[in-house]
Amino acid sequence: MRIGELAKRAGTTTRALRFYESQGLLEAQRTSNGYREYGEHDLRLVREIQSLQAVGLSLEDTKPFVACLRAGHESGDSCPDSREVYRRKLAEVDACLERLQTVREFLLARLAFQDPCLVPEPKEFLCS
Amino acid sequence: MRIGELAKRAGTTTRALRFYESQGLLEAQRTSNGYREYGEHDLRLVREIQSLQAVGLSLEDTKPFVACLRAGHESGDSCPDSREVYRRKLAEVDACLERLQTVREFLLARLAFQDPCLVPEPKEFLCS
DNA sequence: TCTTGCCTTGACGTGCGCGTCAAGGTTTAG
DNA sequence: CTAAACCTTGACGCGCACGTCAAGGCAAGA
Repeated sequence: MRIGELAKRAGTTTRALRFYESQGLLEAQRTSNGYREYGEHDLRLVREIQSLQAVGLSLEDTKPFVACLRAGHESGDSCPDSREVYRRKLAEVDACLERLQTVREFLLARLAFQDPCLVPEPKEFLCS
Repeated sequence: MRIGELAKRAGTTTRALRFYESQGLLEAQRTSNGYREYGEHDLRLVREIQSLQAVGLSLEDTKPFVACLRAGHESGDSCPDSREVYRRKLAEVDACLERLQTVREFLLARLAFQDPCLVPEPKEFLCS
């Protein structure tokens, strides 16, 4: 199938697919006129990328999963590199949860009274 | 004091202060040679902005607080507009906490087994 | 006088995941 | 033959809070 159909079936846009290719996540055969040609396997790859993005992983982070699928594994997260990404993301999420709890309590306290004391530390705020 | 000293005392940069001014958060007197001149009150404003940013509020969101301080109130969050910002942010934080909990459980499940079922909904992911 | 260290405005760069033209080539339907 | 609907590459735009030059003015010490 060509890029338009792949985009439609995956519920995304051709622009996104071309961007994935530019990032080394997707490859395509080319027909004689230069059009990209995809198979069912590529649809599977795109779906994997989408579900990982839904969890908050960056495109960079999805690379090990894609490589794992390309290597012939049935699921993209059965390879060590993929699982390492999961672990790193989990740590990130935990840190973010803790941070947001602090912020939440700060906001509640401020809404209750004017208590200008417990300003939370200006740590990092990367909640993807 | 001039912009360099204000930046140093507030633990920020001159670039940030000029940016605040461009966003309408900060005003400055000008000396005869065109230099910005600040007072202690401005240091107070900058500190307010910083602590609000630490909670994850955007510069836009800090405007009501700054206006509140400028209006003569002792604390920036004693005005209705400020408290509304707090409430909105609290709702955001709550949504984000819920979302991150889902993601966390997804990651834990994936790390435990390969359980390709419960992919979390690709809702919004705005965790500031 | 010259250097040093302030200050000024203006404009472009950053990260991320694309959206949105622009300017063209290809294939198919009418 | 022509229009519609695909496809190609390339380049700029976006949001946000500044960082980082660039090119110059101002003030004070050696």
